[in-house]
Amino acid sequence: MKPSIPQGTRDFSPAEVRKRQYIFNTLKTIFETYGFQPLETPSMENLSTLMGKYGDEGDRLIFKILNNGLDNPDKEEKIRAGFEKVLEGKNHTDITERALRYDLTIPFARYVVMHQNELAFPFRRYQMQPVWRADRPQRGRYREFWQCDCDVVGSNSLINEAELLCIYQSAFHQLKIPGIAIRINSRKLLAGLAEVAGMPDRMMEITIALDKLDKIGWEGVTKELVQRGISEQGIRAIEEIISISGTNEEKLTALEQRMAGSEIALQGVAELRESLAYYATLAAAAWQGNIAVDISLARGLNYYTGVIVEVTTDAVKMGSVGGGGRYDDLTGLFGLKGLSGVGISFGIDRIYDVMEELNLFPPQLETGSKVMLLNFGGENEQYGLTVLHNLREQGIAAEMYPDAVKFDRQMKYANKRNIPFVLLPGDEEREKQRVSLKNFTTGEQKMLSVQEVISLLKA
RNA sequence: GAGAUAUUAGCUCAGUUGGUUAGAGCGUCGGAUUGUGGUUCCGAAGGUCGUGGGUUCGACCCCCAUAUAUCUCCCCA
Repeated sequence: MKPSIPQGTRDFSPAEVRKRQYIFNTLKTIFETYGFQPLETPSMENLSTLMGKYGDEGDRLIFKILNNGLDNPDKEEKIRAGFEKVLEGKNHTDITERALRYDLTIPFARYVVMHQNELAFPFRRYQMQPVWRADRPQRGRYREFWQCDCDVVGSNSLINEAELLCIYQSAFHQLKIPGIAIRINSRKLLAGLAEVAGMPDRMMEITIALDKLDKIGWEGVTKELVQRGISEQGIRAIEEIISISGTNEEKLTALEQRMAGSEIALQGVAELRESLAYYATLAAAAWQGNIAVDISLARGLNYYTGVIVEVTTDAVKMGSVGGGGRYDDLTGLFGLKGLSGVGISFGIDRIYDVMEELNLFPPQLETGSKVMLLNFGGENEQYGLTVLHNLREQGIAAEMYPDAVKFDRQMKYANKRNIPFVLLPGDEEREKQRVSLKNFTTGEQKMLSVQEVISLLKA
């Protein structure tokens, strides 16, 4: 049979894994520096934990796992009844009761609720694991992809927002990704916008349309708003507000004036202002780009309630490389009320694609063994193994060709593997208790003692 | 969930308006070179033309279905 892998999934070659780990390690170091702790949750959750948390569209994209034992004759009637429900588009626990993780935030909320008595709040955790979505794959969009989340729960302070902004800046600075733009907004401003437009209950529809502003332009947004039944007067009010420009402070001041009648909008402005002030104190001067207030930023997830952010790069045509926000009552879904959280997510698969396209990975990531010993067979093989053992004891990454085949072949192998040095333990070397070291870059070769080889390779 | 384009050797791609044995470069393998790689030279292997049906005297080419990739809508990281 012809081997294949499921749609939207990928193998990662040794070189790719090294590069991905470079990203993971960079982020991990930053998270730890900011006092976040690692967490891992299972690949599958109970379906009931996930359903209804991501909107109708989200529910449709959850990978469901078929129950085992569906062929059990004793349960045939129950299973047939359950299957009827499935045919009607509903889930039934007799057919499926588990599903693959759809994101890391809901499992995190579930974990916090289950372990609330053991945790010290505010609880700061980071999590880097794969998630699965039954979406149609496209460029930069997979059915299995890794999320990398960093959240704080149990604190209302906007210092958290500022710190997360710092983490974004620090990460993209260290990964050297150019053209980074961070946009920031508040769900409260969007709610205020709906109020000012005279349609406070239509916030979701307004924001979904508004989110497409940089893609389809104001004209397209207008069309969509009309389609969604927003009044002409409302649309004019929205246009007036989103056309506000200037520095962040100029925008915030203007928003304050234009939306003075909306309590919630004023609250949103105040929160943005405070978050940015904390950020200014914490931020490093070297970080590129600034953070721009953008009232048209929406973010899809329906659990955000406060500040929201999104990170993009204009260096490569690609969707966002990160996003996040504050959600006031996430754990409320699982019965723990009054716990506020705020978090960000890194789209590491997209970050990888961007870095690959721009050639941003350090070249030295590729190296494996530093030295390979040729296998001369017989007594020389024994001698080679002894030398190999000595090298490894000194912490030098080394390997010996396992078969005593033609030297030509062994050399070609080392060359292809990009191993920088080759050792030749042959008759003459063994008799003298020495070894010949060949530098593959220069082609230079010298007969040395094992001790000399070790100090040379360690340097 | 809807629409569009593509799929020929391990990889990147030619090709045939439907007509015997389907081509190249790179890679792989063998040899020149069994104590010397990366260069060079010589040679070889490798394809049911994505898969399954249909039309036809005859299909890699036309039609239908299906899988995968890419793009648009939708949604999202």
